Amino acid sequence: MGRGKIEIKRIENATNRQVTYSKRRTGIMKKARELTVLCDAQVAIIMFSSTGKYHEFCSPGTDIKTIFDRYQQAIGTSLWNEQYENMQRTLSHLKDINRNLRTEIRQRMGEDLDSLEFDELRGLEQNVDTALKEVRHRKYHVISTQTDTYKKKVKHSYEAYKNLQQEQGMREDPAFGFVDNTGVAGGWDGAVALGGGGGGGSGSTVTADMYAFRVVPSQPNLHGMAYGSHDLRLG
Amino acid sequence: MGRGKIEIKRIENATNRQVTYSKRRTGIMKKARELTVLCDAQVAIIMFSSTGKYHEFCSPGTDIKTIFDRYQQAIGTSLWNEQYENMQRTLSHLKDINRNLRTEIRQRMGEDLDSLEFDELRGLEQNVDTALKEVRHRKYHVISTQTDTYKKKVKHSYEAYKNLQQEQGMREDPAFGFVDNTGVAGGWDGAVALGGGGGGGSGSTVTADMYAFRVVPSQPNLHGMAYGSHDLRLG
DNA sequence: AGCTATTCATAACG
DNA sequence: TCGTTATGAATAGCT
Repeated sequence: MGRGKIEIKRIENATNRQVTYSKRRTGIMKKARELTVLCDAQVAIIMFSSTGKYHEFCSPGTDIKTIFDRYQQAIGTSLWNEQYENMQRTLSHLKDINRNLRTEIRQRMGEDLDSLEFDELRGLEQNVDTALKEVRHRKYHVISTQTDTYKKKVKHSYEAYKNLQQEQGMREDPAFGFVDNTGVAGGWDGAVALGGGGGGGSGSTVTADMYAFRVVPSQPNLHGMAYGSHDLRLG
Repeated sequence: MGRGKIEIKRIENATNRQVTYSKRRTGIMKKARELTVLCDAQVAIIMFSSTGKYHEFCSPGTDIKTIFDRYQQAIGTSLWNEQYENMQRTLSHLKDINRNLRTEIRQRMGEDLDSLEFDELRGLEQNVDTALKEVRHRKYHVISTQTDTYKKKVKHSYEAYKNLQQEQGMREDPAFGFVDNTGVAGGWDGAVALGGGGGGGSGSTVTADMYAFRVVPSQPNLHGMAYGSHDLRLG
């Protein structure tokens, strides 16, 4: 259809090729549009010229993404499956692990124990028992460290006070804040000794309460772990 | 181009529409093929007829996926970015949660306690202490249930034996397997009573060992939780 | 599916 | 890039 028949083979003249590309591209787009209207069809076309320029056509009332999703559904397999399925697999794997971790935590909290075999139950008991010992050990270590620290602070303060007192020529100044109680002179060790070594379970938090740490966490509690009020549900 | 000009609007006659779709579809495909060859272009076409059938064309030497990847690169944004990024987000969120769950478990096992504030440590101690009580409670419940079961079995067996013995006219048959021990007559309850209520921590598994359950789990241990030998690393 | 009268697309050229 | 036009291609209506 032109001033002469042409052979269907690559047009070597670059300009000519580009011109033909433009004209024929327009023709195809027009045909596609007509097909869409005449036959109530959906068409998506993507074209790249030899110079790298791209053109697209898509039936009105839809878009490329929709048509390609439908296409992938039609051929039964996503073209980007490889990348996607890997992720899907990882995702459900993570979810599985997550569920199991939660179950384990619940069991370590003494819940959901019905599903455990007896030997698992016994193992859990021993494990938790050991853990409790570890936690207590750590707690007493912290207490002891803090105790030492405060002991030293108090000692230093007291000694500074004593020195000042001496420099003032034995003058007493009650407003200074330190009331000389006789127990102190005998040594601070007795007053700040460790609490009884017994269990911390129900009524033996005396030592801890003596210091009553209410430390505000330095970082916002990102992991949401507040022992005693667990809320582990996934959003 | 036919026996008469036609208006470009939906063909109402379904048969006609389908025929026209076929003819024009072929025409477009041919044009696309010619464009590919003549102009050294890359073309991808996807079409859906009003009846839902799909047809595709793709320049030889490439494929739909390649052309679409190139297209997405050309327009600068992946059409499936939203879903992909959503997945990425979910994934890293799950990983975070996972890491925190593992941390919590480790802390419940008495490890990694250094990062805890003192009040968290104390909360953990109380929590684990409570959990231990729950686990022990459950353990003793199981033991008690099993004990009852075995008690009844033994009792029934013994009574059956007694009955047989009587029917045999008081004849003793040692080969039968039951040796009449005097303790039994006095009641089985004493023999299978619960073990001491003490802690199960280190040396108090006597009661459990009496029954030595080595039950093979009815389901393969999907969640991989063997208390005491945790291997929670993610692959 | 074919056929063919007709309309359309476009190659070559200005 | 654009318009013109001779000519080959596509196809609407019919069988």
